[in-house]
Amino acid sequence: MPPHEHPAATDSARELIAAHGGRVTRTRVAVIEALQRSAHPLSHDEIGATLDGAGIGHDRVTLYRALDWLVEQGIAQRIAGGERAWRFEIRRDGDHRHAHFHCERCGQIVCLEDVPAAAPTLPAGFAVARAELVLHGACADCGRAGVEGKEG
Amino acid sequence: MPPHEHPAATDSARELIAAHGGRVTRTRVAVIEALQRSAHPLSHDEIGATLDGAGIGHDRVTLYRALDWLVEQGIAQRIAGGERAWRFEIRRDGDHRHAHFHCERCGQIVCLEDVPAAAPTLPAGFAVARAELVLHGACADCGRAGVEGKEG
DNA sequence: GCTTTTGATGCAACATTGTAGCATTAGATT
DNA sequence: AATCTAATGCTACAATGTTGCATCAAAAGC
Ligand SMILES: [Mn+2]
Ligand SMILES: [Mn+2]
Ligand SMILES: [Zn+2]
Ligand SMILES: [Zn+2]
Repeated sequence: MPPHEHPAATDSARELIAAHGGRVTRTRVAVIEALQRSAHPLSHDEIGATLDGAGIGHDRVTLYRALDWLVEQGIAQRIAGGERAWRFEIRRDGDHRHAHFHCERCGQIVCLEDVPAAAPTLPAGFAVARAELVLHGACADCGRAGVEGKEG
Repeated sequence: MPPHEHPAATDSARELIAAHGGRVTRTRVAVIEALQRSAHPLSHDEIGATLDGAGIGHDRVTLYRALDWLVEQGIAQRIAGGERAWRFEIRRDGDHRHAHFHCERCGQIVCLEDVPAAAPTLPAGFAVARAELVLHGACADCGRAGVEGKEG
């Protein structure tokens, strides 16, 4: 590691990757850091923009594959629900699966950390691997702005 | 209506369309009937195949627009959750929103009529329009077939 | 440090799912 | 039958994601 470089986040990302037996590449490190910094799940496109901003050259396909790998390894998880594109978020430590809110006005996806996405009892024979709970509507910001008329 | 034609389902579809102020077209009638006959939500593609099977010429765009209209009118509803494509199902009478099960083996979406998709209490300011609950895993058929090894 | 190995990348080409614009058709109404 | 216009069918395009393959570079071996 070169001297005078801010180490904290980068190191945890690097260690995370190595611990899963993967090669530590600029793209993977930057993707993990982007997800870690974000309070809400990010789309492929948003992550790509972050990489561009950080001056990290990348290819659409590479990014897709980096994200696939992170999900395979359980480092990140994929969220459907919003529009047509997947969103990704980092998996925190004492992770319980939580619900998400999709705002139909601003398009944001908000993590509802306190709302568990629990699987109910199902008919015999069904094996549930995970539950996804997505609420659609207007988020707090958008609701405030536009109860009457659209856009304040 | 021509004589000797089986009227029941067709008529209810025609009436449903007319009651919503739309024009009764072959495509709309056939789409509604396909949805009514199906026990599970159908993708655009599956509906298209049904129309082809019924000898009803159609265009991809027309089908998309027919489905959009049905959803706008509240005659059908759209379901995300599974793979990348929307699925559609008819809205039955005493309709409560129910959860769905997505089988990751066979790709099927199963309606869990008895499992409500209820919206929990949210932080102040959030206005929920609808809740989507999707369980992912292995369905009863697939679970039975392949607990050990893949594919029986 | 240099070489080797192979996981990861970058590029091109393609697939799937869904939209927009616009001329034409045909369902409803008169 | 004539009229009005909602709905259709094309074409062209956008957004999102995948496959194959040659090349590169991260990690391991020496
Ligand atoms: Mn989340
Ligand atoms: Mn259903
Ligand atoms: Zn919002
Ligand atoms: Zn199944």
